[in-house]
Amino acid sequence: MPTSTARGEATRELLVSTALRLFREIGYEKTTMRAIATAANVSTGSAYYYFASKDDLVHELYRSLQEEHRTLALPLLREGQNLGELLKIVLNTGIDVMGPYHDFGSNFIGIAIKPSATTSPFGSESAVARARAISLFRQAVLMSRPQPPLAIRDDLPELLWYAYMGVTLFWVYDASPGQARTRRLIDQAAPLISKLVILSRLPVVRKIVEDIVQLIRGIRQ
Amino acid sequence: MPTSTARGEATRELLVSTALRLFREIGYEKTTMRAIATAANVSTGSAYYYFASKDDLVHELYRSLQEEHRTLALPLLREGQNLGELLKIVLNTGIDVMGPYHDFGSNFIGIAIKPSATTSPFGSESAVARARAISLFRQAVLMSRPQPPLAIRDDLPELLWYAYMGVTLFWVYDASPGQARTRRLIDQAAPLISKLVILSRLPVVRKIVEDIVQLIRGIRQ
DNA sequence: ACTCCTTCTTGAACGTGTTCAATTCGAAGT
DNA sequence: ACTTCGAATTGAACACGTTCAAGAAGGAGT
Repeated sequence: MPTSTARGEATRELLVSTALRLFREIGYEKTTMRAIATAANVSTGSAYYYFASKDDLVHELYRSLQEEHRTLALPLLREGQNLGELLKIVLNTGIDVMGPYHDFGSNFIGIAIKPSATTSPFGSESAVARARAISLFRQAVLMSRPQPPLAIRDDLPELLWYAYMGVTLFWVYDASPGQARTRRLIDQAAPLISKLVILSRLPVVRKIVEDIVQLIRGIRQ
Repeated sequence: MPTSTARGEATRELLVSTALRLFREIGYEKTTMRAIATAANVSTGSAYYYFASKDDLVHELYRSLQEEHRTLALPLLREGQNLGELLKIVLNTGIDVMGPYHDFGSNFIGIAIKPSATTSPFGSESAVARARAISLFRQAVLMSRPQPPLAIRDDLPELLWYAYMGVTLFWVYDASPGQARTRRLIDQAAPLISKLVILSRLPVVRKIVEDIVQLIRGIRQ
């Protein structure tokens, strides 16, 4: 399964790039394992030598998208912006990156969400990838001015990531041209979330926010 | 496709009950279409005469679970309880009903969430089923004392249903014995949600709540 | 009884994801 | 040059979801 030769590594990378291209060009279903193997000039058996399943190849797509998201978003984050603006940037770049795969969307989320696969965003096996994704939101939180209240600062990135998952879900279902409705959702929700964060300072609100934070920490095990 | 004879109706129902039993007893993957057909003493072709796909049969499971949820929850809702208590009942009965299918869970949600299928809880095609599910939460809202603020009363049921979807997602991933963690989540989250609803009356909070309600209404198209 | 006509049923066939025993490749050791 | 051995490759084979042309069942009209 792991590549230990240069030749193996080359074949592996060729398979990944071929698969991702076909996913983009002809969609998930038409991109059969045989089609990927043929397009990469290898046998289907070879594809399975490197990837345990077709889902595993989709997993490669996720990893690729996540890296692209990072490299696109990070340079746009400037210290001193308020949280709403920063959030907008991170969410919008996320949608930008996923754009070419929208038709793919249905399968996208269906595969991602299976608790079985390593692909699952919530599963324990993808903890590393999830942490990396959350760190993007941590960066946004750290750069934001004014700084979010200390009481929630540590947990906020994870919460924002959950919001991002929600936006992604919305995007998958968004059939409007160019997924314009998702863009509108982001533009409206980002400042709202920012305001909610500020609101959490209020004495009356603070108590319940602490309860919520406590609940979330408990949930994490 | 639709059954118009008594004979057809009998075959259809036999297939549904056989499929649901097999799903429960041997899980999703082992329950092949051939296995269902054989167990029901019909040919595979016959199964496809009544159900467009295996997913379609899973859809029958959802419908069955939803009805069971209703008949289990409604008699337990008593007027005058506070929203937290009522919410606990609805959420817990929901988990009760799904219990026997937890191993099934992975596929459960993966299939449900595909925007393609009529099964999808968010898709337009299952609007009727969704409305019926939401009406259970509407019932809880109507019976609760004190009554939630007028400003959000109409939209609250839908919001609570979203929360329920979140709990379900958590449940699917919950590997603790008897899904005990999900029960704990419900017991803690229900009163919190109830408190949040009360909080929405506060003058400072009210404004942002109105924005949120506005946003949600906009999202609904 | 016979003819229609719709409903329902069948089983073979197709394409798919996946597995696996067998084979080839290529570098390291001699 | 030859051998060895793990890495890499192959293509046939399997089970599954799904399709479909063909036919059987069963009732309504005559």
